[in-house]
Amino acid sequence: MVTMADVARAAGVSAMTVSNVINGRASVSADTRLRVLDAVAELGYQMNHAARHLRAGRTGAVGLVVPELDRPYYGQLATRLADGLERRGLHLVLERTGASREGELAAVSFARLRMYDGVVLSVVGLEVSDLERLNFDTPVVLIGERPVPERFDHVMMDNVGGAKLATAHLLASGARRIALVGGRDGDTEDMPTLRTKGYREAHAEAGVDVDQRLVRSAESFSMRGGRDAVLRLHADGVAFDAVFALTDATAIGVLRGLADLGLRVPADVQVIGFDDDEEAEFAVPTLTSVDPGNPAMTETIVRLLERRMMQAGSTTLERTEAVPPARLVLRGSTR
Amino acid sequence: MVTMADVARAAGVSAMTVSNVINGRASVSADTRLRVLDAVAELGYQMNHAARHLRAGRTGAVGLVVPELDRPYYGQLATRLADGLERRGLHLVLERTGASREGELAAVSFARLRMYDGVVLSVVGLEVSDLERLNFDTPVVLIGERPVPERFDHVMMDNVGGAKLATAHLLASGARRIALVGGRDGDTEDMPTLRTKGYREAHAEAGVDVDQRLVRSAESFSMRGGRDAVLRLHADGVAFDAVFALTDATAIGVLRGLADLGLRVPADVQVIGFDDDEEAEFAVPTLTSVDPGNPAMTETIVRLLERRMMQAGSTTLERTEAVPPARLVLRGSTR
DNA sequence: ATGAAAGCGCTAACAG
DNA sequence: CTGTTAGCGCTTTCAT
Repeated sequence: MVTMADVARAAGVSAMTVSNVINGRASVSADTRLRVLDAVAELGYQMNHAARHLRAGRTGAVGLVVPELDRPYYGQLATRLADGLERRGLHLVLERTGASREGELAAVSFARLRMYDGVVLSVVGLEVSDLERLNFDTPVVLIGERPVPERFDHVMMDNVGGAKLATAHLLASGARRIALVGGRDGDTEDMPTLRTKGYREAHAEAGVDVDQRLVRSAESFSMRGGRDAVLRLHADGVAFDAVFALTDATAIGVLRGLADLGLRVPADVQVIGFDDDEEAEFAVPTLTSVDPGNPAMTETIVRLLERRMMQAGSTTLERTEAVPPARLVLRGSTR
Repeated sequence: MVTMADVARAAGVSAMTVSNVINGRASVSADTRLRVLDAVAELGYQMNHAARHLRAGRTGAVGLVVPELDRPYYGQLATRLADGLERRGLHLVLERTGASREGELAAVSFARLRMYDGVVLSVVGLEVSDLERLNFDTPVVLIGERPVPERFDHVMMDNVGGAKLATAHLLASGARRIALVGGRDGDTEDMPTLRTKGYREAHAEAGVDVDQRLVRSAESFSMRGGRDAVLRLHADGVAFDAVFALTDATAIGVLRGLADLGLRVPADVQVIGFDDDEEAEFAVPTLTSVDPGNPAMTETIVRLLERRMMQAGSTTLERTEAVPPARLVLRGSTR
C-alpha cells in the first residue's frame, strides 16, 4: 500500500503538499507540483477514499437506491442521472433495496447511505415512519409516489394526471371497455392507487361506467405480470377493447399476451403504457405511453441534490415538491 | 453525529465493548449486550462505514462495474449477482464506466474500486495494459470478452460457439442470406469479432458463401443500433432471409425495423439474438436467442469472488478462466 | 468478559 | 508557498 506519506518522502515534501497537489488546490509551485506528480506516477499511488471520506466527509459519489436493478425504467433513470451528475464532477452509484421494506433495507442500507455525498431514494414500499428514522444529514431527494416526511425534497410523477390523459385518449378514440392492468383501489397513496384514480376520473368525466372486473391487479409491474394479467382477463371471459397498463414493462407483457391470444393491436385492442421507456419506441407495435417528464425530473433531481450538497447544514432550505407535467406520446398501439 | 463513544458512555461501557456487540463478536455478557443495544436504539446510533473501512479494510460491498446501466443484460446480471451475494451476506453496488476507456475510468474508477471488498468488472473497451495497472489487492473477477492479464479470474461467454450454433440453425432451416447485425471482422478478440468468427465458421462448415455486404456493423448494441442497421441494409438493396443480431437488444431493434419494412418474422425473415435477456420471451414475435449460460456464469462469478475474498493475499490461488457452454433457445422468430 | 492505547490515511486549521 | 499538529470513528492488540 502506497500512502501519501510515501509519496511525500519520495518527492521531498510534506504529506500536506501532496494532498494539495492531488486535490488541485491552489498555491503549489509548478516545480513542486511536478515533483509530486512524478512521485505519484513512479510509485503508482492511488488515493485511499476511505481515509478521505473519514477525514473530509466527502466521497464524490451520489447513491441512487431503487427497488429493482432489472427494470428498464430505473436503468434509464440511472443513465440520465449519471450523465447529469458527471457534468458536475460527481459519480453515480446504483443500489437496490429489493422493494421490500424489511430488515435488509432498514438495517443495512440506511447506514450504508452515509457512504454517499447525496442520495436519490426511490421509496416504493417504504413507510413514512421508516423515512423519519433516516436521520443522518446526507442530502436526500426522494422519488416515487408515496407520501414522504415534510423535511425531504420530493420529485414525483403526475400519476393521476398522466393516467387520466391516457384513459381519456382511449375513451375519445371510442374504447368503452378499458382494462386497467396493475390497477388497484385503495387508500394508500401509492403508484397503482393514484393511476387507478386517474383512470376513474377520466371515466367519470366522459360519463362512462367502469366494469369492476376490468380493474386487474398484476403480480408485479414486470413484463411477466402484464402478460399473465391479460391472459387471466381473457380466461375469465372479460371482454375489453383497450388496455391501460400501469407501466411500460407491464404494457410490453400485455402486447405479448395479446399476441398469444391472436388479438390485433390496435385494431382489436388498443394499448397504452406509462413511463415512456425507450422500449416503447421499439415494441411491435410501437407503444403509446405516458411520458412523465423524464428529462425534467432528472434535471430537477440533480438541481435539488446539488443545492443541498452545497449547503452543509441545509435545514434552512425550503423543501421542494416537484411534479413535472405528464404528456401522452402517441404511437402505433393506439388508433 | 452519534459515535460509538457516545453509545459507550450511555451504556457505561467502553467503545470496544460496543464494537463487540455491534459486530456480534463473542464474549460479551448477555446483560452488557442488552444495555448496549438499548443505548444504540435510544441514541439512534448508526455505524460509520468510512471509519470501519479505514480501520478494518472491509466494506461489506461488492462492486459490479459495467459499461452501461440501461442495457437489460447488465440489469439482469446485476439482479442475479445481487441475489447470489446477498445469500452470503454481501451487498451489490452497481457502477458504470460509460464504455469509454478514457480519463474518467482510469483516473477515478480504479481508485474508487478500493471502496469494495470485491469487484466484478466488465471489460468492454479496456485494454490489457489498463488492467495491468490495476494493482490494488481487491479481489477482481473479470467478465466480458477481451483478453485479460494472466493474474485475473475471468468468466466469459462462448462467443464463437454460441454464434456458430445460431448461424448453423438458420442455415439448417434453409436460410442462405443471413445478415449479421453488429458484426465486424478484425484482429482484436472482442465480442463482435468473436461472434462474427462463429458466424463464418458455421457458413464454412455448411459450405455456404458469405456475401460480405451482409456483415453490417451497428453504431451500438442497442435497440436503436439494431433497427437502424436493418433499415440501412434494406435501403442499400441487400437481400436477406435471416438476421443474426449480436445482442438481444439489437435483435429487438431488428424486429422493430423489420416491422417498419412490412417484413414478416419468421415467414419472410428469421431472427436470432444473443444473451437470452428476459425481453426475448416477451418480444413480438418471441425471440430465439443464444443463452450464454447466465445462471452458471453468475454462480461461477460469485464462487470465484468469494474464494479470493476468503484468502487475503490470494496470490497463491490458481487463476480460473471459465466459459459456460452456450445453448440455443428456440422461440417464435425462427422456423 | 472488558478496557486502554494506538493508529488506519487523510486533511482542516493554523503557523511560518 | 510549505509544513506541523491534531484527529475523523472505528478496530487491533494486548492487558487486566
